[in-house]
Amino acid sequence: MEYNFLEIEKKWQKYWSDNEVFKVEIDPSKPKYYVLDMFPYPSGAGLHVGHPLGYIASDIYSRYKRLKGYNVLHPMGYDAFGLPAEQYAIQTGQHPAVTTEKNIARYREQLDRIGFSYDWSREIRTCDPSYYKWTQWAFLEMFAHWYNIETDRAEKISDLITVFEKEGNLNIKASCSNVKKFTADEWNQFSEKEKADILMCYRIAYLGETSVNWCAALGTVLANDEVKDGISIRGGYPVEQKKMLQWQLRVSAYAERLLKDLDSIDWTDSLKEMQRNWIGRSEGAEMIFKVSNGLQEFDMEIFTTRADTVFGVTFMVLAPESDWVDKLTTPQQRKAVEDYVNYCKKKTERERIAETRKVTGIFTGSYAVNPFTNEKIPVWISEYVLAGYGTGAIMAVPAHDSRDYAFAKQFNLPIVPLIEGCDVSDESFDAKNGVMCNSGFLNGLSVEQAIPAAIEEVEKRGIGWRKVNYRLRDAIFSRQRYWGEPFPIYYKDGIATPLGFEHLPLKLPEIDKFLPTEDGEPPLARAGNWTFEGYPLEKSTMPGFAGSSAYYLRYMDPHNDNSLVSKEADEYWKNVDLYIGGTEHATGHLIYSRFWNKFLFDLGYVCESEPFKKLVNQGMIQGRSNFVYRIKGTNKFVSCGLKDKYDTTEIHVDVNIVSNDRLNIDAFRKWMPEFADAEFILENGEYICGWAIEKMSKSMFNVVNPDMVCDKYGADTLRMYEMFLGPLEQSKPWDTNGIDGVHRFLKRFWRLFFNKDKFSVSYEKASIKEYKILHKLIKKVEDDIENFSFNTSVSAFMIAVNELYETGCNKREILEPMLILLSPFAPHVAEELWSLLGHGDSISKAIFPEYIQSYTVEDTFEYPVAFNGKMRFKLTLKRDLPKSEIEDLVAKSPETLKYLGEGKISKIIVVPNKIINIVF
RNA sequence: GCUCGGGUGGUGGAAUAGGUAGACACGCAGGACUUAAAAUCCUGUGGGCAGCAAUGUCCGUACGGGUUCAAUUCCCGUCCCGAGCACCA
Repeated sequence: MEYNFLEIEKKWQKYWSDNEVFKVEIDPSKPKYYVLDMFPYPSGAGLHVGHPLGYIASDIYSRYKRLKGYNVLHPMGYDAFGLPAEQYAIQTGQHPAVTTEKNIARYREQLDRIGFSYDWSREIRTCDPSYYKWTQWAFLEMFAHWYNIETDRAEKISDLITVFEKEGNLNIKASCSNVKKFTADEWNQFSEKEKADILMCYRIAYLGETSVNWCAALGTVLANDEVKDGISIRGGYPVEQKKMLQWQLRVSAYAERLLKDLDSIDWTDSLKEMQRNWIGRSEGAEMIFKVSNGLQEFDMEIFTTRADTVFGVTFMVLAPESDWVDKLTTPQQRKAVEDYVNYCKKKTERERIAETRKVTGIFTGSYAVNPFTNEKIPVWISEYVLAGYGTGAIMAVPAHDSRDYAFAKQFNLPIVPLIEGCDVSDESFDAKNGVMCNSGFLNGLSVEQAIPAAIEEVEKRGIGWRKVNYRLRDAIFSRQRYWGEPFPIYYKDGIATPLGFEHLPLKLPEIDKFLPTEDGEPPLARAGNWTFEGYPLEKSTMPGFAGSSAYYLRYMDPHNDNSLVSKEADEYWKNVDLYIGGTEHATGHLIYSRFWNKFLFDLGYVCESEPFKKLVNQGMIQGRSNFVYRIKGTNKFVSCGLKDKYDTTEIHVDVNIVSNDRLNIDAFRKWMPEFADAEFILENGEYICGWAIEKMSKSMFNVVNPDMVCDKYGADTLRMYEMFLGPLEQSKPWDTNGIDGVHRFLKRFWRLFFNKDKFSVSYEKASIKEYKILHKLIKKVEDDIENFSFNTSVSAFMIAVNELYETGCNKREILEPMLILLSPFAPHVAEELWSLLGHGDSISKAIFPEYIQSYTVEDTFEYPVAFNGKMRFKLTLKRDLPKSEIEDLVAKSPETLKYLGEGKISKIIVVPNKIINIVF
């Protein structure tokens, strides 16, 4: 019987869907396991073979865990709000909901063909009102809470008001925006508006003025992680800095917890490192410098990590946007300073980055006093100091900071070295080592000792304090776009007021056009009556990450209309055990999700403080492009190996008409009219194409659609081949060349169960040799799956099948467990053979240990052997050899063994993976 | 510039608490079956040298050193490639 994958796959996909085989419910009798994929944004282009890589891996793992007796939650959904659908809507007038719906249908069709074991009854879409109700709800909760630094958690705003009424904010330690101190009396006399403004400074979701990434082409602001090199990631448009009033989430309040809890989760080091960099914790001190513009004296705070270098401070620098600029500019310098500040303002983020090494700046005219040397030092302004970090002002130590050094050289400012023997004539000495000099009481100390000593002294003199700074900023949460969640906020007498829970979801209104209004308001302003009880509703919408921040919780209880997730579901499913997705979300989604989860944890809605216990990053699949070589000025094409003999032009050719780098000439002639009468110069009767690894994209003609692979080889081959391609985490090109090998394996496996055309499986007892083949395979595949080394487990199957061919084995005792083991990888084939073996139900319901127990063999064997020596010794041998053979091997083993001399080996330990430890 | 990864046949890649490097697969070459093709199966396949041959022998995991009886694996230095961060004081 032929291995008819098309028929088999269709049959079992229908069976799974008709019988809801993968539907899961809470089942306290079984251990739970939650496997999650990063849900896709359904783009118009559909899936290419790169997209399912992670999904296949997670599916194999899910199926494997089911075989191991776990109750596996493995859901899928769509991150359906977003810019591309909206941009498309602007161009075509087509409503984003319509295109999104269409794209989702296409995605679903493609996903279904690959045979995933998703519980589709739990599907969610972020653009669905019943889903975004809970996004809006979470926002309202953030609006209704503030961050108490003393208890280190989010608490109710209503409790904060109670404190304000009793004692003002004098004793409150909160993570908040700049807010003045007030007493209870003062609080009680504030107007409603004043109170609202103060509370806004404390809320975790708050409205505040901030410098934002403004993308004029997209007409919206973007978060830091949505911008790279001054260019928007979606669309690639320039981005500029602009001050705007925006909704923000106080992510910064959670910086320390986000950092610390990285230690408790099983993510790759590189990913954790990225998050650590993004959070950017740095320990140091805030210090007060006295500054004077000649008329007035001020205390100016700066942040430094190098308090030890304070004796070398020879000037101060302000960020151009700093509030100090205005206060410290003297009349004589006013014009020059204004010119400089305007010059900085005009620059886009991109220009600033491009000119990183250009040193610019201007003197304010004011001076500060170095608190340790009492020297008068000038205060400058320069764009190399950032307004958003620290206090927006620095003490400059040119001898030991390369940026200060460049600035000092440019403007001829003094450079005072502070470390013995360092040479600062060409460059600064930035390293944190050496012995201090020119530094008063710090002289003779190492840098390591000097830093804390200096901070101690600063605190003693009352001119500063220890301080930890973070690079992580609050997340800007407003987007001036249509296709996103509306804010459940209206403005009553200018006060931002939350909608009551009973009014959720606040649905997106219909509008005529998806563009901003003529006077620059967001598209929602076009809605005829975008008001609540006569008051205007917020016109921006939430960003893409809003809907994806808590979706993993919703899967646990997707149809619950009373809460995001029920207590019962949350306590059973807890958090995601395995999360698979790309690295591109390292500093976006994965930070926001962790923040969101911690917030809900503080409020008691979820029982775990981290959302994703283990995270695996799958690599990207690149395209493998093919080329043909046209001889210039002709319609004649020369095969790759001969192309150097001619003057040719390299032309991309559709990889779908090339096989193993051989061009299908007929298909090529039909591919494009201009090639209809093409002529060819062949090598050995074939046209060989050139190739290159490039990004998979339409314009390179290297996009491979999974549907095509399923048509030609079947989903099981696609699944196994994607795994066989190489390590999961590694990026690698899609190379169709090797796929025949995997397909051949499946056909060989299939034929093990057949004799000629007849299904034929023997009930004979298996031989020792055959047991060894099976158990070697089980051991290997289980270890590999646990380590996400799927490529080597595919190889292990191939080896086992080759070996079974050698023994001519068709014994049920061997083939049945093997089939179960293969089922996570190639579920359709496994189901078909399983049913041919006479099983009534799905192999997906089988529990592996039940089939394997009777065959289990000992893991460790010990063989006493004579040896004397001093070291532990290992020798690679095959597993579970008879004792005599081992001794024999030891006796006549390689040179290295002879070295051991005539001693006594007490025993040799054979551990499962072929290693022998010789102990004595 | 800084921080992580990584350099193994013609190709994708195996093998690291140090122990026969190149599993498995692709490709290639030869063979069987076939009128032929597809499919399938078998054999060979890192390089050099010697041999009719089985085989023997030397060199080989980016490069140069080191530790060790033994190094793809550990240590030091150099060169390349990839990823992330980048005026974060």
